[in-house]
Amino acid sequence: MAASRKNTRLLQFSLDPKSGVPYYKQIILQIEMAIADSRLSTGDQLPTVRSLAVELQINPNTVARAYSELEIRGIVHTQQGTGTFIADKEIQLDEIERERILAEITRGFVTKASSYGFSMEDVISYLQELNR
Amino acid sequence: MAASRKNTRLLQFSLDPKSGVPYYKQIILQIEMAIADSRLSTGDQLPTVRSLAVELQINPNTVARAYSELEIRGIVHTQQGTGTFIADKEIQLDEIERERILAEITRGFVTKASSYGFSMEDVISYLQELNR
Amino acid sequence: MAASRKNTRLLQFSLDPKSGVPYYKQIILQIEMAIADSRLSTGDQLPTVRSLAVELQINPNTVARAYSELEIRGIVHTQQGTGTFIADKEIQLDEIERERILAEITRGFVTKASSYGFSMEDVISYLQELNR
Amino acid sequence: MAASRKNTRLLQFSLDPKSGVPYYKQIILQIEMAIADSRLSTGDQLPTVRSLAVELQINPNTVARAYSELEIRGIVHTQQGTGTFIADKEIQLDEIERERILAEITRGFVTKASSYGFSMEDVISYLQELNR
DNA sequence: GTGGTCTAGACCACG
DNA sequence: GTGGTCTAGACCACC
Repeated sequence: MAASRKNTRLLQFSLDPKSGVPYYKQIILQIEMAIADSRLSTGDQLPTVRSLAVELQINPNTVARAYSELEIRGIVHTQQGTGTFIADKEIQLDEIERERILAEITRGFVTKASSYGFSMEDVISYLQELNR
Repeated sequence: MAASRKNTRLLQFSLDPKSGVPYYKQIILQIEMAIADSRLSTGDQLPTVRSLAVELQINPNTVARAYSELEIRGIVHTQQGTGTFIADKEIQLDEIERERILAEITRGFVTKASSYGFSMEDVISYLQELNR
Repeated sequence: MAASRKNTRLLQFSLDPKSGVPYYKQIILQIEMAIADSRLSTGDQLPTVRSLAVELQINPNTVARAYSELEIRGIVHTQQGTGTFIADKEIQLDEIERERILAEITRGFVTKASSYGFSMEDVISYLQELNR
Repeated sequence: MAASRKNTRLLQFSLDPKSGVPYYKQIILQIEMAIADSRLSTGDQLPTVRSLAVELQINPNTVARAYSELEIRGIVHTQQGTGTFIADKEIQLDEIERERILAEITRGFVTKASSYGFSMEDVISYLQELNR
């Protein structure tokens, strides 16, 4: 069952030097995805800058840059001398507003997908596969 | 079947300034994808540099660079004073590449949706509703 | 007349090394204030990273960091090889929503001010003075 | 007159995690300001470390550090097992310092309001309306 | 020990 | 010439 497996997957970072995607963006992406699929939740602590730098064998500044961008975007919250934590999402929207926002971001996504030749069916199938 | 869908979907460009992918690469990729799934075929004319630049609100040099790189790779053919046309070179974007692109654009959508509190199920339901 | 003087004030950066406020934050602040009082508007180009670094006699990375934070926050838009520009504000809210937002940010401000012992009259006087 | 306002405004702490100012300094400053404008006077008891930590949802060590620094500066006096009390030291925050603080908290508010398209006039009108 | 700031300098990608 | 990325290393502030 997918549900029962959800929190059994550990947070595991990996960098691909050949991808052309900067390290700091790869880190951001992996954290965002972990939040999106509940491997990270509000209040969870991220690895320290230094420990993640050692683990990934990169410069601590590169990790710090990733964390800093996430902080600016309100996705994590860092407290000096303590660490970096997943921020509280303070989402208080009524249903109408929620639907309006969903419609808006979906429209952008569908347009973009179709520019690359993907149909509605393609994206729905893909999302369903992701969700398994 | 790809063949039966031919020309039923229009060529529509869209640029994402926030993706980090340079505009000229986004254009190249969208043209390649259009060729790969038969929305563009040998001999079809591309928009002129100037008109596409106006449409996308970018510098004509950027469009020119995209076309020029496509020409170097033998994918399009430019006729001075006439326009730019799809060459007869076969474009082979394998399934892995296609999926990589779909994954990338889907990621942004999913993380954005999740930042507003929408689950995977929410977005799938909404897309299915749109598609009815 | 205040109005006639508005756009006659030039953008002029200055850093105070003794303030304890990091250079990059001072730069961000000065740009934000310039936008808030219309010395900078949508589409205006900021000084280049290197030129501002020379002008302020600091490391270009420090300027880049300020610009990068502004970009993440959607306040400026940078295009590689071209420069950094004040972003379009795409504000499309109805009146009810606008008032709700104003109420919300004002409430936070008033609470904070009162924690420091400032009364409503104090902040109103101060704002009126700023606006002269 | 300051004297006539004494005790008519309550002591209310608030912390801004995004200000960049460490919590312990925000607490110190708010206490100093409260003494300076007579919301706190010689002999008044401060909240206990533990209760203030709970109220502000921060680590008790952070509150303790603020109180400890105030004690070193002779502004408060701690009696083991009893509590922390305002000492008889005069606090002199000159007008320039007061204005600096007001300027700082106002800045954040003004730039935030402006990012939503509100002008200085808008926010002043709104505050005046609130104050009626 | 934690994150924050800044510098110096190198190399790359974009227009 | 423009900004983007990354490194190495130093010093500081916070808890």
